[in-house]
Amino acid sequence: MTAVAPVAEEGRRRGLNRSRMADVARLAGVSTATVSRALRRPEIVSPELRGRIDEAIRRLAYVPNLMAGGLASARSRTVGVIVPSLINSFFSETVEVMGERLAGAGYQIMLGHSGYSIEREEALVASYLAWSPAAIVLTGRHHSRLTLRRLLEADIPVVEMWEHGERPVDMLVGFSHREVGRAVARHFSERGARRLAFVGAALDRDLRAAERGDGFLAESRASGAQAVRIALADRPQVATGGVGLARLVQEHPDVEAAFFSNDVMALGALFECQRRGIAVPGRLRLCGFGDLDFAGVSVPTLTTVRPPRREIGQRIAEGLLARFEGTDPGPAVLDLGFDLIERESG
Amino acid sequence: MTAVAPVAEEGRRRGLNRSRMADVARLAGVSTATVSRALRRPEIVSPELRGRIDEAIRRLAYVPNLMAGGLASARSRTVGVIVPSLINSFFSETVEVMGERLAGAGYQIMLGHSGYSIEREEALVASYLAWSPAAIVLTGRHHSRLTLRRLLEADIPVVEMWEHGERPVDMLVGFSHREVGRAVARHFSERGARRLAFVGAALDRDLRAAERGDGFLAESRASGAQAVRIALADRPQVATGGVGLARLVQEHPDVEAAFFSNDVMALGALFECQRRGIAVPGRLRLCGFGDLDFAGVSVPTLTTVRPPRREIGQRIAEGLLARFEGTDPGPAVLDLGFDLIERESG
DNA sequence: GTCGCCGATGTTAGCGCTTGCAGAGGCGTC
DNA sequence: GACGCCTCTGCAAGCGCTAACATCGGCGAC
Repeated sequence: MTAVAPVAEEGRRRGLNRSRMADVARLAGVSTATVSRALRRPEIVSPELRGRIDEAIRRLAYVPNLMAGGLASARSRTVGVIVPSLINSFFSETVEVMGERLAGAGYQIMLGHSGYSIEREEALVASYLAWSPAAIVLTGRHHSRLTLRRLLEADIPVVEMWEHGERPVDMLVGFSHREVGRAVARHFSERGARRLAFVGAALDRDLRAAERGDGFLAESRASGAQAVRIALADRPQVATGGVGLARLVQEHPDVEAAFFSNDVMALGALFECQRRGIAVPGRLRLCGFGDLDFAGVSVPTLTTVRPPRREIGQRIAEGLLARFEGTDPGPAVLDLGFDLIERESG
Repeated sequence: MTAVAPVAEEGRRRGLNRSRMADVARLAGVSTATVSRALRRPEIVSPELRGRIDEAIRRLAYVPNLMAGGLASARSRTVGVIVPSLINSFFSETVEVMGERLAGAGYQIMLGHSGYSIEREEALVASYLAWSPAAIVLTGRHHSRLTLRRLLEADIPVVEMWEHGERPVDMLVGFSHREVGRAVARHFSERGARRLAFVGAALDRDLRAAERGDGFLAESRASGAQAVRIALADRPQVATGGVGLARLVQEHPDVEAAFFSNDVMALGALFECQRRGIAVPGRLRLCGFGDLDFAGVSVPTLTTVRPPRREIGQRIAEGLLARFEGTDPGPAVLDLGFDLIERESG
């Protein structure tokens, strides 16, 4: 009985048979400090020892305990990233690119989704901070006071992405949604449309979409055009786009061009037009946002705005890595712009 | 000069002003052990102390250091999840549901994407294990030997999802893709189609799609129908579906019904048919897989197979939580089935 | 030849928690 | 009224690393 206890104890203590840095050190005939250095900054360890250590790591299939390392160094090679939704492929692509770039430098992403709620964002930020992350990346600029306070106190790089403006918490990488709306309004105006509409969904939560709408309406009106706004309460799905179009033609049958808050909505509108025999762009011009996958091949192909999805992720990763390594991270605020892609629909 | 050093030291030691459990303990007038217990198992601490501790935590805005906790307890409240792609909304929804459910119980997801590569999966598993996760969730059943070995050695719950079969590593939650293919073949046969086709993309990597195709072809041929397989090298995007359709009508102009490897591909095919004036389902029946957002509102609406996207996530979370808490986790292998949704396209 | 300096390695003291064990009351039982 | 037992709390020993500091040669400069 007494002989068994230590074994059970041992089992509890460290997984079943996971080796520790001390095991590697013993096998390589060095101290743990040297193993640690060989892992973190190989260049300061002599090639001979490095070789012996690598061999020992391989033989033992050693996997470092990042929690121990993180605790000792008071930071982790983790970046907390919060996007509104994972289902939406806008952000997915940004996250994929960012993740790949960071992973290449040994950093890991902890990804969460806020569901467009700043309360959920607050909870996520709190739980990420509990991991002493190397940085936090948030979508947008709208955060709770407590979130802001915690972020500031954490004293780590904070990136706000997918928007543009002044006085960010720390870094800001994105583009101006207001300008997107303006550009679409100008685009329609230039093509002679004078009765315009913006159709959006869940605009009370998706503030970026709302801002695109605001920019669109402001610019439309400034140029003397007539512009209406249709806001739907549902989530921005394909079906919602169809509903939006139905409301549009019913309430404002004379509208000549409509800016849908994103391509998913616009696709729904496209289908609904087809169903109702509304000629696009003949009778109604349509523009979306996102330049999603299908925009280039739908019938008709969809005029839209292409956001710098991948570039946002890449620039953030680069900026962050520069900060981590103490090199020049470049400007704190980066406006990456966007492209209006003119296709058949308008 | 000398007076400054300790301050800098202090700064390095523990963020700028992040409070520790010891601070909470002092303020509440208890030991850190009691604070720890109040956090982990509140029911074993007296209501009075619990109240004082909660108050102290609130006043100090205390956020526990999970790395310290994880190190001390040799485990973390983290679940590593690996999906092939984030862009694909199939998995996103599963992950969202699973994440919400787990978050409710205090567990966090570390999400990564393998890009359908088992080498990347191997690297991700290794880096997740370095965090002593409470469990690992993988997509599919195809893993490298080393991944398997590490998973087994880690001695934690492992879930393979989105597939079905025998002898899983540990738990398996999903459905049979082969059966999906069979069901679609039967569906087409029942409607009198005798010349069938499966069109897929990147089938060498997306093994689930390949299996749907295999099941489809096997069942078609078993029922005496003629069935061809078109495999495209590109990624499964909307445009790829169009390319697939073009090849299909060129190489096999007499095909009456086609099963596209997923809805995204099928949508591309739908557009291409429209462009070419091919009547759907009149001249060609089309079926997809996934029941994505647009399937119910496209023109024509898309016949497809609905996988239990959300249920997979929910069941995994429940099974895992049961394992964590030592209660009955239910069967290790769960076949959640699927629904064939008949719509206009076929 | 001696000195000092620098690069490579070892020593050691924690990082902030968790948890086994011990101790301290409080209460029911005989 | 003493005893045992149970509940609640404190004590203290780590968890597996990192990094500041100490140490030890070797080598160039004078």
